[in-house]
Formats: sequence, C-alpha cells, structure tokens
Amino acid sequence: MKGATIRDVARRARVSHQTVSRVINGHDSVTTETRNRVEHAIRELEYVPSAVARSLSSQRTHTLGMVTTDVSDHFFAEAVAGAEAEARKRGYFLIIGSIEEGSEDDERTYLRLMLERRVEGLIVAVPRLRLAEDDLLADAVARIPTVLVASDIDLAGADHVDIDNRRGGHEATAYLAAQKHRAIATITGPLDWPSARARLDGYRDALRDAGISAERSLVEPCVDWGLDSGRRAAERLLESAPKLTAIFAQSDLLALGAIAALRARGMRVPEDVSVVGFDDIPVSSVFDPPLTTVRQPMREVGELAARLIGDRASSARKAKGSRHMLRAPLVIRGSVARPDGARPRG
Amino acid sequence: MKGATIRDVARRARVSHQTVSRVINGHDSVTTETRNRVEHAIRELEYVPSAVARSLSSQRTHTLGMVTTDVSDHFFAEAVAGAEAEARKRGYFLIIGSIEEGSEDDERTYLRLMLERRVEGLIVAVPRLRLAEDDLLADAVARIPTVLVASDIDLAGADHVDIDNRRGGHEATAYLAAQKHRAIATITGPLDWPSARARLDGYRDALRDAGISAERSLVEPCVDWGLDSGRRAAERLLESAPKLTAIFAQSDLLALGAIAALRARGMRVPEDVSVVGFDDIPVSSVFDPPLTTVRQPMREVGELAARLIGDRASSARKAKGSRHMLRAPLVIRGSVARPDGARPRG
DNA sequence: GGGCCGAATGTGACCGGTAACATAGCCCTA
DNA sequence: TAGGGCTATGTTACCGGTCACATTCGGCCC
Repeated sequence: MKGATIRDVARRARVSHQTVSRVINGHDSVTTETRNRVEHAIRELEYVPSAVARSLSSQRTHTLGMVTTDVSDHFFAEAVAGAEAEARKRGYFLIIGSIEEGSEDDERTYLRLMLERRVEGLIVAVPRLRLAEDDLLADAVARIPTVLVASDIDLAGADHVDIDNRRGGHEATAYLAAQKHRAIATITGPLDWPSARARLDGYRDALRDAGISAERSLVEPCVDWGLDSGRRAAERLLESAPKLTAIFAQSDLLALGAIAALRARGMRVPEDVSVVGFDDIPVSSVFDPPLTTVRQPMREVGELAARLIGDRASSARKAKGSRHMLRAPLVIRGSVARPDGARPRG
Repeated sequence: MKGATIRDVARRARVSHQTVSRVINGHDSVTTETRNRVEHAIRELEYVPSAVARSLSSQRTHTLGMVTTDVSDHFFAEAVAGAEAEARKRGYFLIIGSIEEGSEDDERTYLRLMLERRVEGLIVAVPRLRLAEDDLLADAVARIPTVLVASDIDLAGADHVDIDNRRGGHEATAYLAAQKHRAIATITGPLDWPSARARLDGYRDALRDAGISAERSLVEPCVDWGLDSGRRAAERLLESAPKLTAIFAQSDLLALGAIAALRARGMRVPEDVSVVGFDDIPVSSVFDPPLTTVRQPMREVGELAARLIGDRASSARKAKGSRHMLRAPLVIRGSVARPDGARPRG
C-alpha cells in the first residue's frame, strides 16, 4: 500500500491511531503484545510516518537552513559539510540554498522560502550580502536563531562567525617582513568582499609594524579569486613595481596564478620572488614549490555556526548576538625565501 | 505578531480564510479592493505562509533529496551544485545528506529520513553503496523517482547517471600509447569504487588495442584518491618497474602526488616520465607542467540527475529505468611528452 | 420582473500526525 | 468490598493550509 497512514495501521492492528503513534515514538506504556501487532501492521502496509504531518502538529521541523554562495566553491562546500555534520549530530536536517553568481534577488527568495519552511535556524554565508538594511533578514533574525558567516553586516540579535582575516593577512605579511623582504606586494580579492578588505588591512598593519611604508603600486586588486586573475595581477605588478621581492596573494589560486606568470617571465619562486597564499587548498602542499599559505578552517566555521544555532535553540534565547573569530594560521612551506638567498627562518 | 496564520489575516482583513489563500496564490477572482485589504493585513501581521501546512494539505513538498558522500570532496560538491541549480529552476528545493566516511548505516538513516519528509525525488550519489540488495532503496524506487549516480548497482525502475569512466580511461591510455609510450603504468583509486574499476578496464582495453601486453607490476592500486597515496604509489612503481615512461593516474591528486614523488627522485615531467590525470580540478591547468587530464563533468551529472527527476515527476511515470553516460573528454596540456623527446602530437 | 448566469466570497471537511484528557481494567489497601 | 491509584488504551481537538462545494449578489435576457 502506498500512502498508508497512522490510522490505516491502527485499523489493521485493531488499536487506536494513538497507540500506533506511541509505538512509533517508542513510548513505553504499550504492552509487548500490542507493540508487536502494531509493528507487524506497519511492516505489512510499508508504512512510513510523515514528517510533514508531524511537523505541522508538533510545531517542530528539525530543519536548519543554510544560504551560501555557490557550493562548487571549495570553501563554501567545506562550510556546508561542517554545518551538515554538526546539524545531523544534533538531530537536524540541513536544507541548502546555493546562490548563483549574478542572479539579482535570489538570496531574498531563499530567505523567504526557508522561513516558509519553518526552519529552526538559519546560516547565512553570503559574503557580499546585499541585505544589510533589508527587513527580510531582520525579520528572520527576529523569528529564529540566525548566524551570519563571513559577513560584515552587524545585525543585533544574530550570531557572527568569521575567519580572522585581518590577523591572517598580518601573519602572512609579517612573515615575509621577518624574512627581510621590504618590497612586499599584495594581490587582493574583490574589495567588495569583507574578507578581502580585512586581509588588506592586515597587510597594511604588518607593513607599518615592520616600519615599511605602504605603496599603492604594490597593491593589486582582482575582480575574482581565480587563477587567471592572479596571473594578470602579477603581470601588472611586474610592470608597476619590477623590484618587488615578495607577493602576498589573498587566495591560493591567485598565488598559483601569480607563480605561473612569474615563471613565464623567467623568474624563480622562491629564489627571485617569494609568494604566500591564503586558503590552503588541498594541492597547495604538493605544488612546486609547496605553497606557504594561511589556512582557512572553513569546516570549523560551518560546524561552529550549526553549534551556535543548536545552543540557542536548546537554551533560552539570549537576545544578544555573539561574535566569533576563528584563527587562520600561517602554514609555512617552501614558497618563501630570503631575498639575500639565505634559508628562511620560521 | 509571531505565528500569524491564514485565519488571523482573514479576521483582520474581514474576509474568509479562503480568500486570503486565494490572494496568496495569486488566484484571479479577487477584487482589487479585497486583495489590497488582505495584503495590507499580511504586512501588518508579518504573516509568512507555512510550507509545512501547505505540503500536508496539498500532498506536495516540492523537495528533492540528495544523498552523497562527503560534500567536501570537490566533485560531489560540484554535483550537488548542479543538482541544486537545476532543481531550483524547476521549483524544487534540495535537501542534502552528506555521508561521512566510516559511519556504518548512515545511508539507510538518510534514506529513511528523506522518505519520511516525503521528498518527491531522490538522488543517490554514493559510489560505494552497500545498499545493493537492501529493501530500503528498492522501497524508495517504488515510491518516488530515483536516480543513482556513479553507482554500479543495477536497480530496475531507477535512472542511472554516470561518467563514462571506461572510455575516459581508454582515451587517456590510448593518448599515451599514441605518443609511442610502451611502458605505461597506472595508479588506480580504491578498487571498490566502480569508477576505479571502469577506468582500469579502459586502461587495459587501450593497451590491448595498441598491442601492448598488460603487466601486473604496472598497476598500482591506492586506498584513497589523495596526494599522499599518489606519491607512495609512484614510489612503489619506481621500485617494481623502473623502466616505465608514462603513468596514467586515476585522479588529478594521485597524478600530482606522483609527480612530486618523481621529482623527489630527480626525474623530470614530462621529459623523463609522462603523466595523465583524471578529474580536471581547477589547479590542474596552472600546475607546472599543466596537467593533461580527463575532465569529469560532475556539475552536468548533478544537473542531469535533477532533470531526470523533474521529467519523471511531470510526465507519467515510465516504469523502466534509463541509463545515461556522460563523456569525460581528454584535456591535453603539458604533462605528456614523447619518450624519444619529440614534441607530442594531439 | 422572474429566472439564470457568472463572479466574488464563504463554509466545512480533510491532510496525517500530536497533545490533552477520558476511560477501562486491575491491583492494592483500609 | 469500596475506593484510590496506576497502567494501557481510546477519544477528540488541533496544527495551518487546500479543496470541493455552497452561497450571495448584480446584471442581463426574455
């Protein structure tokens, strides 16, 4: 039988539907004999309880919603995986909305759909969120626990989780400075991403700390985080600042693109130019040279986001939003040398 | 007001709940004046319709379920992204279950949960599916349109989508043979993955076609698809078959690991040993040398899976399952040379 | 001017569970 | 042996929508 309901089972087992409900939910005050009869009927009818009906009645959906930029981006995929694992551990399902680049109001659509589905928590991981003053997001925050990931929107009542990009940018740059580099360039991601701006701030902080004056010609922004952009940015840098000895690229792909461009010009990495990336994508460790980079713990970000929601849901709602920064540690490998040819010192 | 319902709105707008329903669903036989009054009440009460109630009543959830291995694996993430985009285009939501390696019966749990949620279609992308004879999967197939991705389980009634791994393996190997390589080794993925076995079959086919006898010492299986495995496999190969001139690695990471190992032994790629990968991950094109590889169109796989479900759902159910093989084309770059030093010919 | 028609709106049941309360036995005790 | 209390089970309302059908009302036709 296809659409067997709890009452069909009840009829078959000659009990009331409520008793079936008790059996399903493992309630204890049911005789073994009755329980067996019900379970038998369930198997015979191939009954599968309806989570939909259950949700309507119990007012619980056990569902978390996550809106992200395209999950085919490795780091958002990691965050999704982390959130999913943590959610499952706590008995939640995750429904995802992956926003394609370009579509105008998709994030609003998703937010609305998720609210309609009565998700019990919301993770929004859309760096270039245009919903700052939007009532829809505020509305969501007012209704359910909400976590903003990697966003610079400051929304009272929402929790915030992010990578400490500024510190990461600082560490990368400071490491280069410690290796006696003075002409340190940087290739940034799109500057409408908060993370790109924060990493740039970290870069500037580190230069200041090291007593190096910042030069505009050493900062090269890109329109995306990809390889080709890195390549072109490096080419532009070599035009405008031919005497540079080190590059801090804000993503590993930018770094790898830059390295490709440097090589095409006959320059060696790290002997002629040192390069530091950001991300620590899986191939970075086997690249030649192995890439020194700043590791982004995106999986942990996703886990933490889901955990925060779980905590809010179980404990009484705290009105105030919390703020969490995960450290992005520098991973030292082989793409940095000293300009004088000496071995780098950690 | 927090949990405003359709009847709250109706009361406020001085109409019946049915009229509110009509307004929500854009039904036309409502006076402009009435519509305005209702919409005003909706805004005042911050009413958000409940998809849960709607689903229960209308017996439609507009939800697709997708069970995959860990989404942090790039290729499954791609497939999820593709499925999600296609699903959305057709008005479906995607709920995902990402199975962590190792947990015993997670796929059964997920399947069950998704059936309870009354998903209208199911995409199962778990290569090492242990559910072959399981009634639960058969049960799912009997209830809803189901697509098996990259699985060798042959389930009547289900649609199957896969990469043509055998042909891909053949093309990679045949290309090496065409460049005059005779001692062609292969590094395979875990052989309990159907894709690994199919690629190995393709490799053997191509050797036979080229009149090269297969040698067991040239086949090196790995326990996973990762870099370290590739590295170790290459080291073992260099022990057992020091005269090899080419390696077909079944994943790009395996290939990159192998290249790292070759270099560690002082060998050049492609001058001393040619390498072909499989996947075409984003960095392959900027690797040094740019990796010649077989591109897996995983995004298209996800899209196709979602499309098949959509088609089944709309048209009358065809009982028979279809079978789709997506071609994985060889992408020729720079990691293959001729053993005699001549330039490779495409 | 009665009746018919269609447009706009209302009424009540129903989807498949859960929750609260009711009831029927049964054992135990005073 | 009546009454209290406990256990196993049944009854009924309710969650928030949709659906099928009923009703109202103004206009139009003969």
